[in-house]
Order: sequence, then structure tokens, then C-alpha cells
Amino acid sequence: MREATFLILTALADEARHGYGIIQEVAKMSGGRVSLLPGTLYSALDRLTAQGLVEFDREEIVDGRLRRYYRLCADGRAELASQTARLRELASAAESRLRNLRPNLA
Amino acid sequence: MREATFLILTALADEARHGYGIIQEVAKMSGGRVSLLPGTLYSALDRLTAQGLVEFDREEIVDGRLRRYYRLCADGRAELASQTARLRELASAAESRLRNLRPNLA
DNA sequence: TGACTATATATTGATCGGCAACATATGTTG
DNA sequence: CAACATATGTTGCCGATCAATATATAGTCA
Repeated sequence: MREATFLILTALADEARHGYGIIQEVAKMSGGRVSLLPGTLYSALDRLTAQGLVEFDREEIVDGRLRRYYRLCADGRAELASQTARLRELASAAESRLRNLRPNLA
Repeated sequence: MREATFLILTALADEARHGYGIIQEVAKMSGGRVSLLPGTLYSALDRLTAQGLVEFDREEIVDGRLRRYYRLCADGRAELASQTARLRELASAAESRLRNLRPNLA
């Protein structure tokens, strides 16, 4: 799973959000470092919906603009938890090696 | 940075290794779950070398077979450390949200 | 009023990284 | 001698992301 996909699932982990809300939430979560582009977001939402990780929640019209909300479903929650554990393992493996180096380095 | 790339840098973090050694080390690190394919590995090594994250170390002939060793260089070490910190942040953000959900879920 | 910015969804085409498959060669093991 | 492990590559495809564009409404500011 790519980072953008992980961030989208994370943004949906606590509550249902609409597309633009996800973009804002990801920007906020990442301290402004990650700006999801529309092409990334909407294609990811379609893909995640097809995979059964995310599902359509509801539509609202706020100030004359349509908002289409998505929510994480059970499989998506499990997948996010599993990916999160995996990230921690990767980080631990790398940290341990960065601390534990042998002398033949550049 | 993709997972395969991260794992290759990690495998090089403690000592210089040759291609096949990286494949074995990544398999070992991941408990056998990740088997790097040649196309992934060698194209990644070329790319990482061009980016200045990895550099050629030495060649050896062992049992009549060529081994081409690569090592992590300073930029690669810094990049790996930075990516590792980033993975930890992502994992923490996801965990905190998975724990802290609001009631409008599937 | 007119320009710009923010909100909001969506499509198209390009790029990049990883996967699958293939290619080649040597050493070891059954 | 056949199969497997070691070892380095290439080629072509595909999927995920990026870049750019499109459309439309609402709000702000000169």
C-alpha cells in the first residue's frame, strides 16, 4: 500500500469525510507536507471502494456545493491496523540497523 | 519512497552487501514475507545510485561467481533515517485515530 | 464589478516503481 | 545428470501517484 492510500484510510479512521475534507485532513495530519491531488484522491476512493475497504456514506449539499462522504468499513479498518503494524516493524528494523552499523561504510 | 526501496536501504544500513545478499537479507528481515525480484532490485540499485543514496563499494569473485557490492552513502543514511521517522509518524497517526473513533461508522 | 481565492468533484495523460518473465552462467547436491 | 541455489542482468507490463485541466459555487477584496 502506498503512502497516499494509507493517509486516506487514516483520515477516514475516526469519522466519515468527503473528498475535500480528506484532502484537508491529510494536510493537517502531515503538518502541511502532503497535499493530495484530485487525481490521486478520487481514483484511490474508487479503487478502495471496489476493494471493499471504503464505502459510500451519504451526500450532503452545503452552501450549494455537493459533499460526497465516504467511511471506512470493517475490512478497511482491519487493513489499516495491519498496515500500521507493518510500518512499525519496518521502522524498528531500520532503526536497529542504523544504530548497529559495522565499520565498512562510506 | 516505496517499501521495496526502503527495505533495500535498510539491508545496506549496517554493512555493504551484494545484490543477492540484499535479496536474502530482506527475506530474512521480513520473516520470509518479502522476496525481492531481480527486476525490482537491480533497477532500484541503479536508481538509488543515480540519486546518490547508494554507491558502488567493490567487486569480489567468490567460487567463480561475481559479487558486486553496494554501500549506503551519507545521503542514503540521512534519507533512511528521515523516512524511518516518517513511518513512525504515520503509524502513530493511524493508531491514534483507530483508537479514537466517533460513532458514525459502518 | 471584476479578480482572486477557497470549496468541491471529476477526468485525462504522463511518469515512476515494482512485478513477472526471461536470459545467462557457475557451483552444489541428490 | 537433473534440479536447485547462487549471482547479475533485461524487457515489458501494470498500478498508483502526479500534473494538468475542467466545471461550478461561494466568499473576499480592491
